[in-house]
Amino acid sequence: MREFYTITELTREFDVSTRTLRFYEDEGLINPVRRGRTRLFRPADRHLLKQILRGKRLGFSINEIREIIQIYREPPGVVGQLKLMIQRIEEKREELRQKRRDLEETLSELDQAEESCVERLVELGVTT
Amino acid sequence: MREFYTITELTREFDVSTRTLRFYEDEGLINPVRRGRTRLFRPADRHLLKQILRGKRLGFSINEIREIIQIYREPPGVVGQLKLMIQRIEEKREELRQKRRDLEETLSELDQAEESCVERLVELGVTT
DNA sequence: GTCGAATTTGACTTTTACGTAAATGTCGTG
DNA sequence: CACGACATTTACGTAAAAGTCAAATTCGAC
Repeated sequence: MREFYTITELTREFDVSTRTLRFYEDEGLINPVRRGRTRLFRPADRHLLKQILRGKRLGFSINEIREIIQIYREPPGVVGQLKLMIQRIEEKREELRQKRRDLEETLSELDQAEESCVERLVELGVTT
Repeated sequence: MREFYTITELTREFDVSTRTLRFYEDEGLINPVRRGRTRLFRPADRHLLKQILRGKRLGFSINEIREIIQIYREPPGVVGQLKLMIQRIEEKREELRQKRRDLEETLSELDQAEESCVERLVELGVTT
C-alpha cells in the first residue's frame, strides 16, 4: 500500500478533475495533508474519495454524503450519542432500501421492455 | 381507475410542486392533455410521473430519465432499430447494476458502523 | 540552479432543477 | 355576477456542484 498519492494520480484513477477534489476538500469531505502547499492524499483519503463517488452515483447530495461519511468516523463515547448514531444509521439504511426498491422496479421494467423488443424481433422472423 | 387527475391532486399524492410538474412538461417528460388551458393528467401521465420520480431518487438526471422513459414508449418496428434499442436497454441495465453494487457496499459499511456502535454500547455495559 | 510541467489559489462562469413573484384566466357557489 | 380558490404563463432568481481561466508557486529532471 502506497503512502501517498498526488492529486493527478487520483484524478486519473477515478476520472474526476482536480477542481472536484479541491472542492471536496473545501467542503470538508476529505483532508489531504500538505507538504509545503502541495496536497498529499493518503490511502485513507483515497478510500474516502471512493465512498464519496459511490454516494454521488447513488444520487446523494454533498450534504447527504457528508452525513454518511461522518457516520464512519470515530463512534462517539457517550451512550446517548451512540444511541442517536445508531438511529441515524438506521435512517440512512432506510433511504438506501428505498433506492433498492426503486432500482429493482426499474430493472424489472427494463426487462419487460427488452422482452417485448425480442418478441417483436421473433414476430419479424429474426433468428436471435 | 379515474380518467383524469388535476395538477394539485398529483402534487399532493407525490409531494412535488406544480412548478415541478410544469417543468417536466416543458422538458417533454409528460404530456397531460388540456381542457382549455388547464392540464388534465391521465393515469398514463401519473404512471410516467411515478417512473420519473423513481429515476430521480436513483440519482438520474432529467436527461437520463428522458432516455429511460423513451425506452418504455412504442418499441420501433424496424429490425435495426429494435436491435439498437435492446443494446440501449442493456446499457441502462449495466448502469443500474453499478448502482446496485454501490448500494450494497454502502449498506454493508453502514452495517459495520452500526455493529461497532453496538459493541461500544456493550463495552459500556448498556443492556441493548 | 534552471526550465518546463504540475500545482495552488482565487475569481468568475456554467448547468441543472427547480423556486418565486406578478399578472391574468377559469370555474363553481351563493 | 362577484367572489374565492385554483391554474396558467412569463420572467427572473437561486443553490449545488462543479468548469474555466489567470497568475503565482513549486517540483523534479537535467
